[in-house]
Amino acid sequence: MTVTIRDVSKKSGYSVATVSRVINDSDLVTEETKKKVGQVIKDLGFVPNNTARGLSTRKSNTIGMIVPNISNPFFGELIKGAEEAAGKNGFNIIILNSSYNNEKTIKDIMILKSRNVDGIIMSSVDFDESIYNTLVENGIPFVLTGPVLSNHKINYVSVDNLEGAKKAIKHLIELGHERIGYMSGDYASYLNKLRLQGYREALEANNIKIDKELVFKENIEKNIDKFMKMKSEDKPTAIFTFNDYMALDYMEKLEEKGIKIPEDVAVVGFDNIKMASYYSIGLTTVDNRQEEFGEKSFELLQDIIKGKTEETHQIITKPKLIIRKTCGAKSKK
Amino acid sequence: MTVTIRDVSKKSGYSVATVSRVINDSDLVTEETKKKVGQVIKDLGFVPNNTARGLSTRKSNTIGMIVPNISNPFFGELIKGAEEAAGKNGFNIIILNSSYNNEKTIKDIMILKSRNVDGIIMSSVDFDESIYNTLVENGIPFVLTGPVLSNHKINYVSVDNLEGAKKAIKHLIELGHERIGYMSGDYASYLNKLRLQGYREALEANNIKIDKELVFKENIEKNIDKFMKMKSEDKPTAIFTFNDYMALDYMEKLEEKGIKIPEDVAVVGFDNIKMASYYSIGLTTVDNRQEEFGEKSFELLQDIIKGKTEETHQIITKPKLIIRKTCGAKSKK
DNA sequence: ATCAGGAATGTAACCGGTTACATTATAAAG
DNA sequence: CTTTATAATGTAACCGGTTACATTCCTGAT
Repeated sequence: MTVTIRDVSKKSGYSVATVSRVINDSDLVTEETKKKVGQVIKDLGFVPNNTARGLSTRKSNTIGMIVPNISNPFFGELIKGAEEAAGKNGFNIIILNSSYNNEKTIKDIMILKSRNVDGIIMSSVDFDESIYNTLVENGIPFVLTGPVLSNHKINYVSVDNLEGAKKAIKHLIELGHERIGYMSGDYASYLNKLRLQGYREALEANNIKIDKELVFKENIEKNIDKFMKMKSEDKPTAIFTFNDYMALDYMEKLEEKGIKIPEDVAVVGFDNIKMASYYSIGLTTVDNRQEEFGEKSFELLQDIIKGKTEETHQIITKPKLIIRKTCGAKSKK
Repeated sequence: MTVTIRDVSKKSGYSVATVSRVINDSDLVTEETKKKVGQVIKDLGFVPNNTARGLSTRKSNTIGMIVPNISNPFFGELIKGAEEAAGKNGFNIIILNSSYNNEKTIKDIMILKSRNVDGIIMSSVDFDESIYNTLVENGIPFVLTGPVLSNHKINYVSVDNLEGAKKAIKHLIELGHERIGYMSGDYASYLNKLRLQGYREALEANNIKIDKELVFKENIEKNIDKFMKMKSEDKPTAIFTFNDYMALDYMEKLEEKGIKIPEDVAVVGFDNIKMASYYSIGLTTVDNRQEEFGEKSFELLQDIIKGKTEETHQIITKPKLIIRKTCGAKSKK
C-alpha cells in the first residue's frame, strides 16, 4: 500500500541506491537523473519513511524536550521557540511533562533514549546528579535551559539573572526608592540565590547598605505577616520578587490588606509572563525571553549533535527591564 | 556500543525470537525463561530500540499533535492532558505549531506521516476540505478538538458550546439582567456562530426578545464605539463575550472609558483561561476543561488506532459556569 | 589504440527489531 | 511403545531505508 524506495526504483529504472541518493540530494548523481527520479517520486507520491531512515542512520531527527509543566506559558514559549527552530532544520520535538518530578524525568530520559532521539533539551528546575548521570551514561547530547548549579561542565542557555536583578533594582533606585525589599518563597533554589545576589550587588553598587530585615525568605504568608507588622518607617517602599508568579501572589495578598500598589509599595517581578502584561496588572518585570531561549537551546543542541563543537557552552542572554505600572514609574502616555 | 536483542540472545543462550517474545511479554514463553532472559536484559542494560520496532510493526507508538499556538495556555492545557494520557499508554507526542496556517498544517501532516505516527490530534481552528483530504488520502487516523463544521463524519471532541452559552446567559438573567449583549470580533468562525446561537436560544427560552442592536459583530474598536454611543437606557447591562481573551480586551477598553465592571456592565466570558482566575480580574466564564479534552481526544484516537471502533464518534463534554466577580454576583465570602 | 582515473550507477549487507513458519521437546492418548 | 497434539523455542525473511564496495562508463593522457 505504501510506496517505498523500491517502487520508485522499479518504475524509474534506477537502482534503490540511486533513488536514495536523489532523496538525499547527493552530488554523486546527475542533474538529469535527479529530475527523472524526482518526477517518479512525485508521480507515485513517495514519502521517505523516517523510521527506516532512522534505523540505518541511527539518527532520528527528533529531539526530546522535558519540561515541568507544559501548560505554564513560561514553558510554552520555550517550547514554541525550540519547535520553530527545530522545524526549520528538519527536526521534530517530542514533549514530555516531568511534573517537577526527578524520578519521572529519569524515566522520560530512558523513553527518549529508546526512541533514539538525537538529543534532549531539559528544562528541569532541579537538575541533580542522578539526572546528569543518566544522560551521560546513555551518551545522550543535552542542553539545559535555566541556570545550572553543577560541578560538571554542562551545556546550557540561561538568562543573566544577576544582570536582570540589577536592572530591576537600579530602576527602583532611580525612582527614588531606598528601602527596597526582596521577597521570595521559602524554597531556596539556585535561581533564587542568583537573583538575590543581583539584588544585593545592585544595592551595594549604589551605596545603599543591605538591611537583612528587608530580605523576606519565609513562605508567602509569613512574609506578608512580617511586612504588615513592620513600622511604616521600616517598611520597604518597593519590593523585588523572585518571579512574576510570586509578584502576583504578593500583590493579591497586599491589596487584600489594603496596601496600594504602587502608591504604598512598588513591585517588580521577574520573567515577564503573559499575565504580567495584562492592563489591570501591569507588572513591571524583567523579560527573559523564553521563546528566544528555546531557539538558542535548539541551536546549541544541534551544534553538539552535529559535532560542530567539542567544548561545553554556556550561553547567557541579556534580560530586559519591562516598565509597566507596578513600579510607579510615570507612563509616557 | 548499544546493546541489541542479539547481544541478549547470545548471552542468555536463547534465540532472538524468544528474547523478543520476552520483551513483549508473550505468553508463548515460560515464566522461567522470562526470568532468565529478563535478568540478562537487566544485566546488560538493554533497552529495545523503538525505531527498529516501529519499522517492522509499522507502528510508532507516537502520535502527532498540531496546535495553532503552543504558548497559549489554552492549548498548553490541551497538550498536557493528551500527553499525560498518552504516556500512560506507552505513547509519546510530537508537537507541531501550525501558527493558524492551513498550508503549514498540511505540511505538518505530511511530516507526521513520514514519521509513521499512529494518529494525529488536530486542534486546527479552521478545519477545511484540504486538510480533511490530506488526512484521509494518507490514511491517517485523526481526532479533532473543538467544534467541527464539516459535511464529513469526523471524530471529534468538543465542549457543548450551545449549552455553555446558555448557562452563561441564564445566570445573567437570574441576576436580573434583561438587556444582555453579545460581543465577538468580526471574524465569523463556526465556534462564534454556535455561542451566538446559545445566547439567542437562552434569551428566547426566558421570553426575552432578541434585540439586534445588542449583538456586536464588528471588530472590537467599532463595537466599543457603538456601545459608548448608545443611550444609557439602550445600553446592555451585561455582556457575554465570545471568549475570555476578548472579554479581557473589552474590559480593558471599557474601563479606559470609565465604564465600571460589574457596576455599569457585567461581563461573562468563555473558556476559563488561567488569566481569568486571577484575582484582580476575576472573570466569570464558562469552563470547557481543556486538559480533560486532551485526555479524551487521546483516548478516542487510541480506540480508533486499535480498531476498537468503526463508526465515528462525537464526544461533547458539558461545560461548567465559573462564577467570579465580573458578572456582579454576590460572592459567598 | 590503450590505459588510468574519476564520475555515475548498481549490488547487497546492514540497522535492530518482529513474526511466519519450521523444528524440537513434552505430554497425553492409543 | 508408538502416535499425535501441543507447548516452547529456533530460523530466517522482512520492514524501508543507507552506504561500503563493486562495477560500468567516460574522458583525457600516452
